[in-house]
Amino acid sequence: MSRSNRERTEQTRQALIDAGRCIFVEKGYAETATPEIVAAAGVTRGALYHHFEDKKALFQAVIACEAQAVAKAIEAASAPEQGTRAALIAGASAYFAAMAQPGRTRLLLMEAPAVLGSPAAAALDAENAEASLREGLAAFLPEAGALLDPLTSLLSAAFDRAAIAIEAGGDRRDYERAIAALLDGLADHLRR
Amino acid sequence: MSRSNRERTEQTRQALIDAGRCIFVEKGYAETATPEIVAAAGVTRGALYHHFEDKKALFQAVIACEAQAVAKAIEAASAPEQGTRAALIAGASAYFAAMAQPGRTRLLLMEAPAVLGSPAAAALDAENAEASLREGLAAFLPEAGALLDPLTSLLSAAFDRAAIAIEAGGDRRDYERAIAALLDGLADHLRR
DNA sequence: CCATTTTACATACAGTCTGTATGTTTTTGT
DNA sequence: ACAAAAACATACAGACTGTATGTAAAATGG
Repeated sequence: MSRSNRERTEQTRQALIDAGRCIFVEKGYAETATPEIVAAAGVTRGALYHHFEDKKALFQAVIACEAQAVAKAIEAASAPEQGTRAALIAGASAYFAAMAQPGRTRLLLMEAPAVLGSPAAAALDAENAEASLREGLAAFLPEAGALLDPLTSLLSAAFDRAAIAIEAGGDRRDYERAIAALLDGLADHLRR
Repeated sequence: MSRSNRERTEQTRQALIDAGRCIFVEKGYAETATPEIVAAAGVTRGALYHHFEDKKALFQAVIACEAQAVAKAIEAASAPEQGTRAALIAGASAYFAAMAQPGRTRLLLMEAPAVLGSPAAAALDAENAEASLREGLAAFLPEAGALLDPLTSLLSAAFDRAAIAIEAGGDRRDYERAIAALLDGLADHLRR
């Protein structure tokens, strides 16, 4: 049973990312040791340092995977398009559903900003969830003008906090109602 | 020149907290090594492990200091009290001013949630900034009802993101306007 | 299809870090 | 002044990180 180099690399990288994800979620970046990761992945540290520059690079790969998965889940859920408000509410719901994957809030919203820096983590997020939020807001609040960018940023943070609260046991509908109140309030307010 | 034990302990603890704060801000928790901290503090590792259980306990002390400083700054700024809306806006402004202290956003909003866990970091925040936000909101939005808690949480997250954006170079007034729009929108909306 | 190079790892190693155990000095209580 | 305790400093064991080096399998070229 011989594997091509492409296959070997792909499988090893994925095994390291999967194992890394698991242990990073469990113990956090700072307390995670590479020997434990490679043991879980069934390889040696040699393989890790062959495929990734260092521990942080592996973490970055894990985060990139997670962010991509969230983006894909949201994109897949944005089908109907009945109106600008409904689109925003549906997007929020899809975001919460995507972030309900165990460990995802810890990885994307707590560990990543600390390890990669807020700019880098925000950049990953911006390319994904935040971009579609901005589009939705622009359609829903054409009067926003210069406030669009700050509002996008602040609401994105509110979404993130809601996702954390929901994973911590908060009622999802409570937070969806609060988000709706913020959005509807903005619409009421900016229309005058 | 002999110091009392009380003085010795206080000075050493403070030196460790100050040096730790400096290096945690510079390199983040995971990349910070205790030898560097004690060198900056002018003591040995023995002193560190005499006063703190481990590296994380020192970090926790640093965070507690920062959170307390923020709480004190906000409390000191809430003097006038002209109205519920003005009080909220003034609170926001005071929060941004307090968080403008270099490194504070990184420590309180990025490192702490990762190292201490979101619950613990949120608890520290809840006792301080978030509690006064809830009070302000309750007075400003008496119609909020069951939405008060989720809204407090989401708006607190928005404040945090704004503080990060401001330290990253964003215009403070842009974010204050966006916050005001969110608050005024809520008031408009809930009043129907 | 064989020789050579390159890739994908595994092993070995040097330096550093963490936490602990133990030793020493200074303060405190009597 | 003496015993006890506190505040450190020093020494050490184990573990971890990143690198250097070695090896086997796959790609490459003639």
